Amino acid sequence: MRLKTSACLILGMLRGGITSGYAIKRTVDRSTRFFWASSFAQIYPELKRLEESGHVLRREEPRGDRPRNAYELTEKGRHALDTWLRDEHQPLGLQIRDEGLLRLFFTDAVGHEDAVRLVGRLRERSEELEREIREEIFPLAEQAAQGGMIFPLITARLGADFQAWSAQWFGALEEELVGGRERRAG
Amino acid sequence: MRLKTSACLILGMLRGGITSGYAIKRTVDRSTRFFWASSFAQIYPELKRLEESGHVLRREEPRGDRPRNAYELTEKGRHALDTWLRDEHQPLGLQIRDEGLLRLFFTDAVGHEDAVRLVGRLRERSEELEREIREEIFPLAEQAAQGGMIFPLITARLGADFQAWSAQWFGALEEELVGGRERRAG
DNA sequence: TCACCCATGTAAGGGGTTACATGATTGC
DNA sequence: GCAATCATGTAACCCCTTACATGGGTGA
Repeated sequence: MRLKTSACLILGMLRGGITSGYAIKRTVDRSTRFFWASSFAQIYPELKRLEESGHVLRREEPRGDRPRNAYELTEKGRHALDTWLRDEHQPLGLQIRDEGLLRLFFTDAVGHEDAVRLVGRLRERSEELEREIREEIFPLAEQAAQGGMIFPLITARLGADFQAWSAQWFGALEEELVGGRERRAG
Repeated sequence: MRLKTSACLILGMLRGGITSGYAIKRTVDRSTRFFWASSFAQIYPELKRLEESGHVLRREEPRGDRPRNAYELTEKGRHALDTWLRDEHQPLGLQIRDEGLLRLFFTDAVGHEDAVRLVGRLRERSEELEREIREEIFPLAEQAAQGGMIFPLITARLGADFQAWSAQWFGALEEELVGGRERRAG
């Protein structure tokens, strides 16, 4: 039975040397969250399940009086991760839900100015996302790259480049919409 | 109380002159599905809820012996759609879950050849998605554009352009990865 | 001492998917 | 006659999010 992707995320993080549920969450927020986010309410129960199924091993490693669970991959867990990473036939599942684009889709129903404003907001959203990726995601990825792990930085670059491209695309559309109006008016 | 986005999708489709649940599903599959998909199990119950809340009006319009519900917006429904489309402060919610990128993120853990193959598959996925958008989404959008509704075509173009951009990006990465290996080997 | 971070978890609910169930109509 | 399309719905389940609940450690 295949592990779900959110479980594979945890295995991958454990393989990278992150040991606690808390640290996994923090790392996800600083790395994969733009294409795969997670939450404590997912991570803690999933770690428990992965322990029961023998994919991870738990040790208690309290810090002072503060209890703490340190997890590591078992052979089975390493194998499951490897299988997931290598499998050539498993679909590369992609889901997008973009309320902004849905609004843009229906934007003929509102006035020209509302349309231009929406496109402006979409451009700003892309600019903001690019900034967030550069500020919040790049530092950790660059650190990893110095240790020879290059793919976190590659995915971060893809995210930032995409948002930059997207911002330009919306910017061009804005100009086109405004220009069209001016031509019609003038 | 705000309507959820999936309800607004239905209102928007009704406004566009699509009247039945079945036709909404078919239209979504040929228009918004790349950034907002839906299913019968969402649409039919939601139409019922929207009828109860007074956003839509249902008439029975059987086709021969085949029963059929035709819906239309009420004033309340039109107003709710308008509010959703215009609201300047409502966030333009964006959710992405991309298993392919997550695998790429962890790809340092597998061999160089596996990494190159994965990037190749990601490029192919983008090429395939671009083709799907051009073949399955453009026709309806172009038809709408001839009737003066330009934004369906604009969003379709954005989707296709993005996939083309993405395919190029992965193509460049592929070459870089292969080139790096060759330089190290030769 | 106070704020912020570390650390682990549960409960309730929302939103969505897949599969199932049924049957008429249309065009080849 | 058969396949594709039109047409409506339900049941079960999965996954995830938000909010709640608790408390220790660390540095200004």
